[in-house]
Amino acid sequence: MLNRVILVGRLTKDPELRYTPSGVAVANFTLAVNRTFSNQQGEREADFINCVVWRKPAENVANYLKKGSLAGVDGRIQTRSYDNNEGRRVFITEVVAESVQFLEPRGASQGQGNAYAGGGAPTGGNDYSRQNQQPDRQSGGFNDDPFANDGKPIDISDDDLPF
Amino acid sequence: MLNRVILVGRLTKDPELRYTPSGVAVANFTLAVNRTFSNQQGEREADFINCVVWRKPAENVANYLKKGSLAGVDGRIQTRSYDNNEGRRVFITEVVAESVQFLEPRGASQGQGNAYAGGGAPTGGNDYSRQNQQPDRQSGGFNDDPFANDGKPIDISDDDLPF
Amino acid sequence: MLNRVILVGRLTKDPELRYTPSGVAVANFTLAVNRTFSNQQGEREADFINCVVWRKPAENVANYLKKGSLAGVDGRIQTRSYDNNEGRRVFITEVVAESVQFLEPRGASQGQGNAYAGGGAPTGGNDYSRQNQQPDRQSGGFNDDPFANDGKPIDISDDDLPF
Amino acid sequence: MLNRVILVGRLTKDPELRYTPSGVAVANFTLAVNRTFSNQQGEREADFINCVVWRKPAENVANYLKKGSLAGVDGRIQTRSYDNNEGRRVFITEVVAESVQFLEPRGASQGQGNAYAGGGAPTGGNDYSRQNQQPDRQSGGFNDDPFANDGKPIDISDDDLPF
DNA sequence: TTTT
DNA sequence: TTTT
Repeated sequence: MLNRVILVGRLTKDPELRYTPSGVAVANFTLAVNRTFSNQQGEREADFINCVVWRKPAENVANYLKKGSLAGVDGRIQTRSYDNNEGRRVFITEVVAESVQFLEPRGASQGQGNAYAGGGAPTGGNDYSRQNQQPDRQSGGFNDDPFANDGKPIDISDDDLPF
Repeated sequence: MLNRVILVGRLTKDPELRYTPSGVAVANFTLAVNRTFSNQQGEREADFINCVVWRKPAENVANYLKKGSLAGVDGRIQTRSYDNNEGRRVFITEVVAESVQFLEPRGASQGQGNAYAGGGAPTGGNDYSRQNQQPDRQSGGFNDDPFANDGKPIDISDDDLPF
Repeated sequence: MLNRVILVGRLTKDPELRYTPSGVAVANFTLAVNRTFSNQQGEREADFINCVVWRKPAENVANYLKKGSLAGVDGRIQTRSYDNNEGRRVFITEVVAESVQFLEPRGASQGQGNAYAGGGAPTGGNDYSRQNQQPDRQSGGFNDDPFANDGKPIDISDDDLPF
Repeated sequence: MLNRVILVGRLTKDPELRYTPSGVAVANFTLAVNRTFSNQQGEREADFINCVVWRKPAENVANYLKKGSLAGVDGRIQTRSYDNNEGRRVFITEVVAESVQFLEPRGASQGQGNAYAGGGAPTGGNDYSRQNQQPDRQSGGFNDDPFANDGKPIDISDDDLPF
């Protein structure tokens, strides 16, 4: 059973980094991928694709990507469901990134490299001087959004980990 | 901006074939793609991925695939939203299949071939004797499901067509 | 830097399984992937794509696939070069399979499952009764072919291993 | 039969643009795709992958990409063979790009956009002011290389066109 | 024959 | 050197 997704697009917002109760890092972000064709009004639309990444690359994503960053994702489609606070079953389709590539060019602030789901920080002698950290990322407030983050460890059991 | 998805899995149900008011064929189906790893309970889960295919290959899909068929999809992820009957905005993430490959083996009932979004029936001398048509496919009844089909032409304007 | 290949096709011959001097399994096979379009003579041609797979999945490939088997490959393109016995530099472009999927259907002899480059035998309760082993696979004789196998451990240093 | 390749890498040289006798544009280029893992010497190697693109996107590639440009390719693997001038059969494995994406960032000289094999120039209001044309690209001289270009229309029959 |  |  093959399940492979490759995306190149731009982050719609800063990534959200959270930790499971047992301390595993998870980052969520959305990629805007411009379509290569125009609709009947002659406009180029975009797809907004939710992505998740786990562990070390989650932290790299949080450190090196921000709103507007160009990034590549190699991963797979995951579907899951949960019951929302109205007792309604919500179905989610998202991309689990196995690796994330930083495509901001040489001159840009981000540096360039790879976040690999297999673990380990980006290699290759790049100087990731962490100038892009977003220290303050809680979204706060009441929220129906399954991607929302209230600053506390999220209620994801390690059973949800895909490995 | 790259956006590419490749899937191999099995149809969870017979595909649903419909036509836009202007006569363009659309088929919807869901692929169950078994994961290649086990969860913490040692079970192999699956992802259930909604797919859409347009025009001639939609008709091929309806004719040659059915519940349980093994199929390959080459396409892209599409996101869209609509307001449901409670006035709530619903976000959809699905795969638009550009080509669908029929992977049922030689001995199986389906035949084997390719449905290409570019148009044209499967080629290659296969004898598609259409023994697998599902003539009666309306799901009927009240339904919140955006993929549901009441037998009438669906309310998709040609503006929704991605070409 | 993204590098991803997905193929579904049929083995042109039985796979060749060999071992490095330090005992790491490697299998080579060629996939015939029929094109989905016809040439100007109206014929459907095929691409013949050389694939390599390492370690446990190499052994799975050798055990469960044979000439004509339908298989899926998820991997990456690798290029390398070597000097042949005439002192000429030869450039090779091949696919390193990270996972190989066995697509022979339920009724077929092979069973069905996944060979994962990450290691581990196919899971999922399939009964791989190994009726398809090819115990005797040496190709023998003088040979210019880098994929040839004379039955002895091949002269691949572990330095060639991509991990 | 699935055959899909996605690459992101840098051009090793300026692309070579040629025309078939009947006037169809073809561009050849090589992408250096850095590997995401290190070898046993701790070095990051690269794969050098030959790509071909036809018609209008071939001209876009020639106009907007040059040595060092970051580009994405979505295409398929093609194998072919020809007899070289020593009467020896040479086998080629290369990537036929169906679309090429220009990933040089906003600030860079290239502009950004998409070259689509389906035809048509990059859309989206980008100002491609063509400041990057390479007017003088013949490689000249005697050459065994099937990618070489002597400035004359190349001897590719339209029969080689994959459509 | 290789790119940053 | 090619598979169904």
